[in-house]
Amino acid sequence: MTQITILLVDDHEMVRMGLTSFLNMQQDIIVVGEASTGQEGIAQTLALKPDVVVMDLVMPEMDGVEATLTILKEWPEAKILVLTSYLDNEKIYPVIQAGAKGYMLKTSNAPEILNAIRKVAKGQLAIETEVEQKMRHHETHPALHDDLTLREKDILHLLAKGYDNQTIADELYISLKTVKTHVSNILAKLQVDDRTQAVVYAFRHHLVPQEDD
Amino acid sequence: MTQITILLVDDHEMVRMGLTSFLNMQQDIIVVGEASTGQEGIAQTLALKPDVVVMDLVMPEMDGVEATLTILKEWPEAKILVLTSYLDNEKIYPVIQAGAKGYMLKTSNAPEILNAIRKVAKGQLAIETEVEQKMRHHETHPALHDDLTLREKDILHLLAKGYDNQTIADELYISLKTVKTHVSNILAKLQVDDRTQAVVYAFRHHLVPQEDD
DNA sequence: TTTTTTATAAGTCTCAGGTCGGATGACCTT
DNA sequence: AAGGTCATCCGACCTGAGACTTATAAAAAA
Repeated sequence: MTQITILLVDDHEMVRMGLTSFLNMQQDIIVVGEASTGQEGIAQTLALKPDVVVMDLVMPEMDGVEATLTILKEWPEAKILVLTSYLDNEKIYPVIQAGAKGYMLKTSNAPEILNAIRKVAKGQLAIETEVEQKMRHHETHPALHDDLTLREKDILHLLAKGYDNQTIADELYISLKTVKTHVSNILAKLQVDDRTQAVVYAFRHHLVPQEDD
Repeated sequence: MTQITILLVDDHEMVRMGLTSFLNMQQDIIVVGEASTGQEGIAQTLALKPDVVVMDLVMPEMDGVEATLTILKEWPEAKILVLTSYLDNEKIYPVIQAGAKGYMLKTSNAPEILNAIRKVAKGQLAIETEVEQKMRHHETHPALHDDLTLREKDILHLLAKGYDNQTIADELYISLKTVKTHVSNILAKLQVDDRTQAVVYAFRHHLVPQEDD
């Protein structure tokens, strides 16, 4: 019986080590590689061609979303199982639409994760119940920030850097008036009263990285 | 030879499962219990009296800092090894001062973590190099927010909820003028220009939870 | 082709946010 | 007793933020 070969991509050495120990205890699964960044993950995937890539999303340097997109462009047959602790539509949709075969949470228990790996290895989908619910809920109750335009998202990012309107105007080479218009539209769409609340909204919904960039 | 008994406290089932598999592979270590919240962690610690409690910090319901404080109050001999991904002085100092015996990062590698567990079990301290550096750096270069007064921290928390000055005044039963004074002092201490930047500062430095509370 | 959306811009108006200077009582520390 | 910090409060002041309205050109959708 051939084993399912796995590549782990996670920036926490401890998680990789723990998961490796656990997975290698299963007779039908073997971890053949580990990577700690998105870059490495891409390289290792293309080099090792594992049956399943278990991918974390939030990592320094290059995040899992981007890595997933790149891998699937280079090698469309890749079977990627996202394993993360984020239950945000902004994380879920991009990787699912990019073609990830599974999306599990780090709060899932052992049998669930094993089951997911085995399903993905067979080419089936494996989406955590909670994640599915979130997606279903999202169909009927889209998030407030969903209908922000691209430009508005740009400006929200700059708001979340603490920029004032004039600085934003200078940054984007547009007039102060235009910035004000955009900001007003953002506040209306997010149903908040001022830019500070908009920034809080952005942080809470992980629309912006809490680290510097 | 008696084994080192371990209690794991972490809200990620996956992390507990992985660590358990890994630790139980060591002949001198055995995981005798797991908990997924601070509450459970306290109860299990007092019930099992393990040699070492391996504790995550950021968890829903009750966080690891509070759990650590409670455990050490109830059972001062407890040997607690913090294992988290946060490298913030706001996380480090409270638990160290409370009497945690170790502080390791989830990015640490396997031998380091094993070594830390064994050291803590013997009653020694085990602080990750990076964490030590951060603490040393902090002695010479204290953070801007270190000299916020208690009241100013209160107000920063409310700022980070998106409250305007009047709402803060109502919340704290003080006058609008007083709030303005406090906010001005906060801005000066954090060296920022306005409340929005103060909120960004607070989020980036993990002074406030990104989740609702 | 017509309508809607998006990005751009301007004008006006009001108010919350923030600065500055000053003041008080409580509490610590020296 | 004296000096420092802290939390509280006041008034005057100025400016940036945001609401509301209107407008235009391009692009996308109907």
